[in-house]
Amino acid sequence: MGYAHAMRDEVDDLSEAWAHERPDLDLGPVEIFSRLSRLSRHLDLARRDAFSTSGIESWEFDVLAALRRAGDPYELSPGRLLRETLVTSGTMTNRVDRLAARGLVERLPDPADRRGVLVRLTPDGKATVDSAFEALLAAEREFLAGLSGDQQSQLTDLLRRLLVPFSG
Amino acid sequence: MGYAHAMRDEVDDLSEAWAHERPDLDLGPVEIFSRLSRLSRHLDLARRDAFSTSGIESWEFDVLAALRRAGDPYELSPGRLLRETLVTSGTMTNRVDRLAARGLVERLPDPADRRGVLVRLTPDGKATVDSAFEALLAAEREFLAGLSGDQQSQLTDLLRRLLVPFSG
DNA sequence: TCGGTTTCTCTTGACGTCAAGATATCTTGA
DNA sequence: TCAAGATATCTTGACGTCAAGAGAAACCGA
Repeated sequence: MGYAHAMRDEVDDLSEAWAHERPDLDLGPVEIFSRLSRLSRHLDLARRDAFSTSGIESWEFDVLAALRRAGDPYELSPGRLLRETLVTSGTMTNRVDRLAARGLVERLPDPADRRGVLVRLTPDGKATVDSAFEALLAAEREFLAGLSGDQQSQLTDLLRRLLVPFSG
Repeated sequence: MGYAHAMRDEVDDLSEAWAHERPDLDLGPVEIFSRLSRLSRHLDLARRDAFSTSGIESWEFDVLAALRRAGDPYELSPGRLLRETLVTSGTMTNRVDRLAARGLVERLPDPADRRGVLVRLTPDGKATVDSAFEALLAAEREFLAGLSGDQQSQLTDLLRRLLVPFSG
């Protein structure tokens, strides 16, 4: 356990370079947020990899997963979907078009609102997203190999503290 | 101190929904990586805000900061810049074009390699990136308001452990 | 010294996203 | 009942990125 003192990553180099150029600044935030950004990028690549085995792309998973989480009958409005996935309406129209063309979702008229549409997971879409989610979890578990169970809990707690102000 | 038990964020909802639909899966990784992704998105927005005060965009800062960190005379090759910022060569050509048009960098022939070019920060570019970096640090410090100094150190250490496998 | 390979930068074409706007429908209050 | 505003979805045009490849120059082993 430990060896923290011996570990060095790319951000240590970056931070050291900044410290040399701007010794007047406190670089504490950089140590955290540069790592967070870079991890997020690496994570995106790992996700892409994991999903390619299941034959889908990351954006497809984002939409399918939102529908899957909604539970039976696995349907949400485009508006709800774009709020869940943080994209604009034009993007969501395009995504649903392509997912429908692949047979992973279908568009239904909303019986309660004639302006509205419901996007529903097909059986094929459900099988696809379930298999992709399992592949994702496996890939993410590898990502976490360097952390003990305790450390994983600590990290979860610390990240939640940062995220809470944005939730609500 | 504490109150961790009382905190709840958007990922707790997401995770709960998954747990309801897939009680057979261990969702530990989701608790960490969904938060990491979302924090990264919020961070991007905060960066954009911070930079808009200095009159630049995030992608401009990324390039200018790499040059600034290089130290006097603040010049790097396009190839080095694209490796630092993780974009493709076509993208870097476009970025340097636009930064040069704004007078923040200039292109010089590389005296040591006639294929090559050096991108150098202008005095204007240096002043711009310095002011933007200070604004960024201020914004990031606010982001960290919910964490004690000890917690910030813990988080830095845990993130470094995750990042080390990708460095080197 | 010469030929093949590597390295460096820029160009091109396709694609996904966004912002703004159009259209259709619903809701609300007078 | 009706008009005004809100809401839901789709359409359009512009833009930045990427992947692939072209062209020029450098490197290196024979």
